[in-house]
Amino acid sequence: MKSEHSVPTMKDVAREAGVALGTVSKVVNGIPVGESYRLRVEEAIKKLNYQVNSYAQGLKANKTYTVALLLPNTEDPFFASLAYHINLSLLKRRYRMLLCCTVNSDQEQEYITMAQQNKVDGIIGLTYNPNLQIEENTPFVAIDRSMGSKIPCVASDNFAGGQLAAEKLADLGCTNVAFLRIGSSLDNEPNKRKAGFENGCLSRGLSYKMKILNDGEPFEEFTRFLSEHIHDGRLSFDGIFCVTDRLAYLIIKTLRQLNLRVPEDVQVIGFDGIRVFPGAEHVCSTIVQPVPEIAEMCVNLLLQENISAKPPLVCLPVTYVSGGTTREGEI
Amino acid sequence: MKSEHSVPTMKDVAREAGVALGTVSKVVNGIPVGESYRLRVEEAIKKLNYQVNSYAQGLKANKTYTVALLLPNTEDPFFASLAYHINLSLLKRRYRMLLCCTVNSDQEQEYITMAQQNKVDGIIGLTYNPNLQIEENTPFVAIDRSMGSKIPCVASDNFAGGQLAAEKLADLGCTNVAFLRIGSSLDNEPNKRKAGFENGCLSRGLSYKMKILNDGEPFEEFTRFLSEHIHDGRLSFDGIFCVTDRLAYLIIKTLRQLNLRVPEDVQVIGFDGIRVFPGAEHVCSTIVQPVPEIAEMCVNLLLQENISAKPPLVCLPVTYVSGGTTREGEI
DNA sequence: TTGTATGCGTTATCAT
DNA sequence: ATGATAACGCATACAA
Repeated sequence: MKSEHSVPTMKDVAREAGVALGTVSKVVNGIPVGESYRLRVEEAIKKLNYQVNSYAQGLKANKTYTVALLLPNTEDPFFASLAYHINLSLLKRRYRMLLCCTVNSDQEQEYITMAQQNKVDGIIGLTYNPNLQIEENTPFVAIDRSMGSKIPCVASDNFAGGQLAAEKLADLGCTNVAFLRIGSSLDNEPNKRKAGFENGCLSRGLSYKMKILNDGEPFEEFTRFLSEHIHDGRLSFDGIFCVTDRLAYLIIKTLRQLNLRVPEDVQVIGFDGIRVFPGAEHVCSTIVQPVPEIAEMCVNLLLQENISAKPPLVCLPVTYVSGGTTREGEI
Repeated sequence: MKSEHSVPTMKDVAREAGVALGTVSKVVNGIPVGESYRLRVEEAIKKLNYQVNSYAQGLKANKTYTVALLLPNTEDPFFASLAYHINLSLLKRRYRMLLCCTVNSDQEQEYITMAQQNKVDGIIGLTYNPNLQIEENTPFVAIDRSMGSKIPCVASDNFAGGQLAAEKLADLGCTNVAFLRIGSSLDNEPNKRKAGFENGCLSRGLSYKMKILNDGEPFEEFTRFLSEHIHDGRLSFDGIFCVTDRLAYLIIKTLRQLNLRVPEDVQVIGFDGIRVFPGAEHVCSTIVQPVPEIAEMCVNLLLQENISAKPPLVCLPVTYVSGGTTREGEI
């Protein structure tokens, strides 16, 4: 009755093979048993189409080979790419990934609780909620945001990226540039892009202006800012660094609406390295985040046993890629 | 010793509250117990910061509130959107989502096995491997591909979408159109776009040509096809329907390289409804797939108890949206 | 209404 | 080397 309708268990296999339960367990886990026993068990496994129940395994071993990934969503191309590469990195180590999209930041805490309930082996989180309670017993790796010295944070070298953007604009002949930023005013790693850019401008003698908007402020503020810097149809900036490709994308559209040509009149550099489709070119000239490396680093740090070797902050090198909104090779 | 370093269990809560194990279980599961007992248990739960172990729960109940989603990747914007909305739909029902990116189609089977091992409550799969073995005991819902009458398939109304594309092109003044397709030659739902388009062309008296490439054939074939249809700098098509937005995106670039203006010289319609960033406009005029509705339908069908009520194929209505590669309002 | 005991599928520690 | 048995954390049927 039972073994007909429910999935086969080790007990069923043992009965089928005429051996003891422990023997089956050993075969399944690759522990040496007598040749003839092994064959009989393997045959029974195949015959019954037996699969180990990893929940029972997890219950016993207190290890689940599952990691939770917390992200705001997967529709933003950067998050989507991150999710994909973290999935790959986990897969390489035979870990499963629980994806948790945090529609609002209340859910972040809820998900962390959920993840702990589910007894995941660890959590990788790109979160915005400033006061998350992370249990000591659940390994956590943060992306783009430092959450205390006990929790490693992995990010791009955002400062160097900002600096690189300034240097590239200088190399490309700009003299008068602008930095545009919108987004969370949280003290996270990406906010170092601004400081890096300023630093780069100073060291290369670029004069620069900044326009910083907080989350929720209307985009029109940027339009106004740009309009105010147009005199006789000419923009007083010849280069713009936008804090993300997304912003760059919107700014480029706005510039064109203002009858300014990109990159002829003004060159634009973004940050992230977004492509519309995998394999397509970038949406703009940009500072590319090393997503596969970030993913690999997160997984490595998370699964690393030696807790004392966990660094508080890891910054990975970024690269510059031309994407048609700068004038490479034209000078 | 034990209760110090490991996470608290029901037993710990029971001891702390001075009640029996069963009582704690009842409180946790909302089964009525005496008021004073409940309070004591709740207090102990809070004090110890107790969380139920859902693996143990699952082991007992044979239910895990976890669903696996099989997708090729999350970098493709359509897949990314699907993953996000399925995650939301599952979350509404308090289900967790295991994301499984199938880098190559061998892994699809591996993942299905893994999912079954992990005792997920069901699988939602957008797969390409033509001979997948789906266990009878694991509920499965397929996206975009029929996998037999026992497995429900959810898709957009691809036929209607193709038809709609033809009708729109006709409405927009086209008389001579082309259909371009590349991708899996598998017998899946999206391949009905072609038939729908032909049908639409016929009913609206459009003359049309087709260029169909199989997976792996070089994109240059399209370039050649288009070049061959240019005479005196003019393309002999005034409208093109591409089987996906991705293809449309590439084709539009090619057309511009061939000194053809889009949409002035030739109008282009894609399929899927991709945006570069959430909230941004579409990358081209397109037939939009109702991703949130597809997600919701998949989850509904998967978690529906009444197995006899599961339809073999559900097609959801698509809509047309202008995205700047057609000439709305110009005629 | 509350407590006790058993079993879920697996692993590991024992004797054999 | 193999087989019996306890234990993982929880739910529940049953006894009190």
